[in-house]
Amino acid sequence: MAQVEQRYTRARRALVETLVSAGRPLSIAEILAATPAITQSSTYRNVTALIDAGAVRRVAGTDNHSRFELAEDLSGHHHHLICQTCGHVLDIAASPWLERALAEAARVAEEDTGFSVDDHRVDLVGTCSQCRRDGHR
Amino acid sequence: MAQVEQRYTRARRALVETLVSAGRPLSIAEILAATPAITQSSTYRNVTALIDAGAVRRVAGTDNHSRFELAEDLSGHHHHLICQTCGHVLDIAASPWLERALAEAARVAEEDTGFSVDDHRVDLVGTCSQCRRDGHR
DNA sequence: CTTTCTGCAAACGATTTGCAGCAGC
DNA sequence: GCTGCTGCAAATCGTTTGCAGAAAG
Repeated sequence: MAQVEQRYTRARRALVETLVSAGRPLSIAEILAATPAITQSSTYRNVTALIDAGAVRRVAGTDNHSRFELAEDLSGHHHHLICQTCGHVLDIAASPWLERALAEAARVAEEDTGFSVDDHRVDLVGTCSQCRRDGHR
Repeated sequence: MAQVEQRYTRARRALVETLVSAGRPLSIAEILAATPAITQSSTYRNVTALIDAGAVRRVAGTDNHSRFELAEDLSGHHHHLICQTCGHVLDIAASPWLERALAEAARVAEEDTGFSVDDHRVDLVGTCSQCRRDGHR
């Protein structure tokens, strides 16, 4: 959390538009490929700035690269489907049934542990059709 | 996946015992603190060896440090409760109700995307009582 | 004995940061 | 014009690896 003293520059506009049109979490490499005019260090600084501003969220995958997506305020609540071979991440819709089960699990966890739970992440992990076709690895 | 040509040395025994007695995912720093006689590089090599052997699993948290826990073959299926302030991770039990909702979500995702789903991760994210007491950050 | 581990220090790769000039407001 | 952003290159930090000696079987 930090300053609201932020400027909505060309680079940041481009970053947000890239995330919007992707509709799935992108790695820094993917963002750079989509915005060739912006350098890597600025991209890192901009995701940080936009995370502080509440517009972007960092998501953890199975590989060592961070990925970034629009905050749920902007994109709506959803879960992820992750390929454990290539690391690609897709958004998937959350069913009300699943959400209810998660809310109940959160209630139980708060009661048992003293945590206050205010979010959840659900990742389905598997292999995308592409990687399955290429033979595992 | 790799060799079974592995020796069950003092260091590996200590690593497994540390994970067993913790009952929750530990970072490399935490493992090192619990096994002062083993160096950092050996610990990294040993978690890798034990992951290859199927005894240990790497888990992604909210911070940049990897954490490690016993494979579910040994510890049973469970989910995680993560403190977004200090990064600590606790194990929590999965309810049958939640598991059923997840299985259904996986079925739908496979149908929609062509992925084959073979695992899932559920993380409840919040703030532990300790961090709440200390005032956020 | 042979093969796999271990410790140490150097190497890596992703991410961060200091600095000087440019751009938003 | 003042303040925040950008590019560049150097620094940082978690993690990996090469090598020579120690330990497992």
